[in-house]
Amino acid sequence: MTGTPRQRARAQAIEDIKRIAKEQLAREGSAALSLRAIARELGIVSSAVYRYVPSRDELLTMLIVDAYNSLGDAVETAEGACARDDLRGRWTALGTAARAWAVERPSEYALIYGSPVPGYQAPVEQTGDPGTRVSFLLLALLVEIERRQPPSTPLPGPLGEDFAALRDNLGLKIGDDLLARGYLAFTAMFGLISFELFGQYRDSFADCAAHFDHQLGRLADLLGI
Amino acid sequence: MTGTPRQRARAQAIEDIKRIAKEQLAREGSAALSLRAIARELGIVSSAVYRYVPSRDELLTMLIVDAYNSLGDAVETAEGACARDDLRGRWTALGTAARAWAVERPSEYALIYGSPVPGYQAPVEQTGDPGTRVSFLLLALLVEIERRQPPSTPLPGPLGEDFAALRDNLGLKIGDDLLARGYLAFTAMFGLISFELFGQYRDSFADCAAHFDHQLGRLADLLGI
DNA sequence: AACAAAAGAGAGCACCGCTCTTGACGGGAG
DNA sequence: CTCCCGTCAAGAGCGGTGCTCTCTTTTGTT
Repeated sequence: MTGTPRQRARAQAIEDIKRIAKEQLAREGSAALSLRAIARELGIVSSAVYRYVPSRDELLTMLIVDAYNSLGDAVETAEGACARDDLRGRWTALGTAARAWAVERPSEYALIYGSPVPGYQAPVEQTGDPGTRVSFLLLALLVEIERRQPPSTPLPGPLGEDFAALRDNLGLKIGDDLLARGYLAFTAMFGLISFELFGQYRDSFADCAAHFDHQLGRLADLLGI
Repeated sequence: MTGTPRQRARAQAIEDIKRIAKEQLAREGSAALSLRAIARELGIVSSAVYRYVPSRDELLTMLIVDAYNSLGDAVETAEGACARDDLRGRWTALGTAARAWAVERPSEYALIYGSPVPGYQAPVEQTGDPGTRVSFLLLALLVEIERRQPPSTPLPGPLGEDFAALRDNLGLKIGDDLLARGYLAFTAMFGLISFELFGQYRDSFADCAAHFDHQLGRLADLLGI
């Protein structure tokens, strides 16, 4: 579409590589991600792949950024479709969309919310922005909650200082207590998803979606919405 | 101590291999765990390691079982030191011990509560028993809570059936509502630990232990203790 | 002391990430 | 229209991996 034929071909090649990489990821897992295997499947010699991807780690970073953006898209779309004043609906939509996305692509979910790929930390300067989209959505929700709830009393001690620093860092008006509840709800939500996907209790529930929805309701209660 | 010298030497060799493997795990991560590197560090040729360890995957399974048992020991000890009727204290001790264990050995924690090591699922028949020690502790706690709280009303619909089946499976008298709250608390607890260790918000809190303790209190409230 | 089991050594296979050099191709400049 | 240079693919090769096989040495036991 855009750029010279050369640039388009190049972009297409990179897309192909990432597509095959994701298939391989889903089949074999992130440690088995192999540039040589990608090259084979692409009908190309392995060294040629390095024309498009600097290294295996860089490819993983690309996939992580893609995953963050894909999750961000899914969650933002679902949350954005809710009435702005339906706070509980927004929370539920956010969680349901995140779980649905994760269930659909467990390998990509593992890439971003599993334990880090060993020996490699995704550079923050690369993942930074896409990596915060979901949490920003929650923070916006918390701001709205704060406006409708009686102001919470600040927490005393070093924990209060931590929350104050966090609030300054974010530049958002969210009380200590609500911020703590939001963090817990957020963490619990991704904990629930991770346990469903990776935990030892995988087959405990016939209807995982219903269970997740149920727990999402409990967390909404915790948030007071 | 026990057995013939041969058996003792053999057990010692296996211990050495596992010790070095854990060090390597802590330094490089699970994907970089290399039998050849272990052999080098042990001053032994790589093929000799296979006298003691069937394969790299089997070694990983051993480490997973060890990690489960180590965590189980730590948590059982801490929880066992509490007065039996101090339910909140038992919950707090359980969580605090689990977090402390995880913070001390993040790589081993990642082994059991991170996303599964790619391309390999630890066989349940091996990990089965040690893998359930912490959850059994929580279940025992839930049974005690159930005895002191008014019986909870069963949940309707398919979710109720799931909980009923779960209750039958466990053979424990725990009401639907409490079981759901227990699952959420358990999941949230490990979610908190995972986020502290692997999450994007690693440096958000100066005093992570205080924050964790605070959230543990919220979860105790959720459990009604 | 003799023997057999256990342990170690070494070579080798197939795979991996990554680098370097060598040709082939093709679009833009003269 | 030709030539040139950037892009691409290919191939060889380095050091690493898990794992297997065979052969030799060690060592506990009888």
